[in-house]
Amino acid sequence: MTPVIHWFRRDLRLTDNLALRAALKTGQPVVPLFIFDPALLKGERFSTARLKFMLDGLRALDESLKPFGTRLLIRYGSPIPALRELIDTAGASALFYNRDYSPYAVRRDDQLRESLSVEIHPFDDALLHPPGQILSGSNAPYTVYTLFKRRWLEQPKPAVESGVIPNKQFHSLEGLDNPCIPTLHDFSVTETIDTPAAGESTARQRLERFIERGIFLYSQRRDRLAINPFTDDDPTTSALSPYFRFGMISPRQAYHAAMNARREASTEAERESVDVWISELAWREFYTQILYHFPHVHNTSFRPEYEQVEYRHAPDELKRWQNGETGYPIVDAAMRQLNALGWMHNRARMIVASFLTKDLLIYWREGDVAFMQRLIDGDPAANNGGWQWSAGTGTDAQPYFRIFNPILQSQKFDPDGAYIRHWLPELRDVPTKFIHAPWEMETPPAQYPRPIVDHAFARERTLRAFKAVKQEKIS
DNA sequence: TGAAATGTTGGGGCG
DNA sequence: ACGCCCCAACATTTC
Repeated sequence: MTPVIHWFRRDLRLTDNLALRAALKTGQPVVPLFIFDPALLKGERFSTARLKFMLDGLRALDESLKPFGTRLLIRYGSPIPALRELIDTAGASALFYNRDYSPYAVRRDDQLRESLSVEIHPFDDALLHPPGQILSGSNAPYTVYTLFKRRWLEQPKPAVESGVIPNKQFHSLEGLDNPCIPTLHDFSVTETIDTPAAGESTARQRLERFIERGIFLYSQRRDRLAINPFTDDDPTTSALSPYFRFGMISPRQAYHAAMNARREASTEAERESVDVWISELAWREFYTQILYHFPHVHNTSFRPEYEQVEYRHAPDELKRWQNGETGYPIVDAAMRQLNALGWMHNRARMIVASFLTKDLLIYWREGDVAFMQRLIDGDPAANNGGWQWSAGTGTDAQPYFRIFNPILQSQKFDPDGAYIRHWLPELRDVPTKFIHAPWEMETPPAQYPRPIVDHAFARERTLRAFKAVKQEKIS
C-alpha cells in the first residue's frame, strides 16, 4: 500500500488533530513528518527559547508515536524539495497538513500546491472558526473585536475528534533515513533559559487542572501579576499560551472543556468567569484572522496615518527597556520575568507595551520584535495584535491618548509589591509605600536606576506627537 | 483592557 | 443665622 504523509507544523499532538485523523482514515500507512525549515530558524523574530520549547515538544511527540510502531520523521531544508525527496523515496501518494494562517505559511503552502504532484489535503484545525468564516453583513472581515466576538459566539462549534488511533496505521519508516531529533547544540545555540515541560500530555494536564478551579475565578484573578503560572499550584491563568502556539492542545479541546466546566458552575459569577476565559479564545482567533486578511500589519500599522508619528530613535533606551533597567519597578519586573521565563503575564505585557510606545515613544515594531525574540508563546498574529492595540495603531485599538500610568497600574495589580520584589531582588527591602516609586524615598537603593523618563512629561510628549499627525490628516 | 483635568456638590470651619 | 472659603468626594470632560 502506498503511504501518505502527515506533515506536522503547528499541531504537535496526536489527539483531536484533523489532518492527522483524516490521513489515518485513508487506511494507508501514515508517515509522521516534521521539517526544519531554515527560513523559520533565523530572522529578527527568531527565539532560542521558543526553539527549545518546540524541540521538547517534538521529542514528546516522537515518544508518543513509539507505541504505534513508528517515530517522528525528521527532514531539514526548504519544505518543497524536502517533500519532493520524501514523496519519491517513500512513494507517498498524498500529503496531509493543518493550515497555518500566518503570511509566510500561506505563501509557502500556496507554492506547495503548485509544486507537488501528489494529492494535497489541507485542514482548518488551528481555530474554531478559520479566517473567512466570521464575516460581517457585507462579507468583510471584522476589524472590531466586539462585533467579531458576537458572531463568533453565535456560530456552532466543531466537536472534539475523539476515538482511538488504530494501531499499525503508521508507516514503520523502514527504509527511510531518519536523523535524530536535533538538540539546541545542533543549531549552535549554546545558552538559553529553562522552559516549561512541553507536549500534549502536559498541555492537557494544565487544561484539566485549570478547569477544576482557576477558570471559575479567572475574571476576578486574571489581572493579578502572577510570578510564574507554570510552577504555581493554583495558577490564576491557564498558562496554556505556549501549548496553543505549537498546537499541543486544540482550541476544540479547550473550548469544550471550558463549556463542560460552565455547566458544572454553581453561581452566575462562575459562569461569567468561564465566559471571560472563552472570550480569550475569541481574541486569539480575532487576531489570527486580522493578520490573515491584512498581512501588511505584520510590519506596519493597521491605521496607516500612524506611520507618520515622529517616533523616537533611542536604541539605548530600547536596550534599557529590554533589560529591565528603566527605573520603573513594574516595567522592569515584567521585562525580567520575560527574560527569565520566556513568558510574561498579559497585564504586564500591556504595561510594558504602553511604556515603550507611549512613555519612550518608540515605534511598536521594536517591541513586537523584542517580544518575539523571547516569548515561548510568541505568535505573529497575537503578538502583533497586542502591540498594535497598545500602541493605538491597530484594529479596535485603544485611542492613542489612553496612556497607562505605570505607577497606578503597579498599585492596582501588584498592591503589595510581591511581583516586583520577586523579579527585582534589589528592591526586596523597599517598604510597600515606596515599592511602586522608589525614587521618592529619602535614600533609594543605590543599585537601582533612576527613572529613565518622567511619566507626566512623557505623556505630554506623546500626546503632542500623535496630535500632530491628526492635525496633518485634517488639513 | 485609562488617566488627568475640570466641574459640581455639600459638609464643616470660621468670622 | 449667614456668607465665605476650603476641600473631599464624586461626576463629567478631555486627551
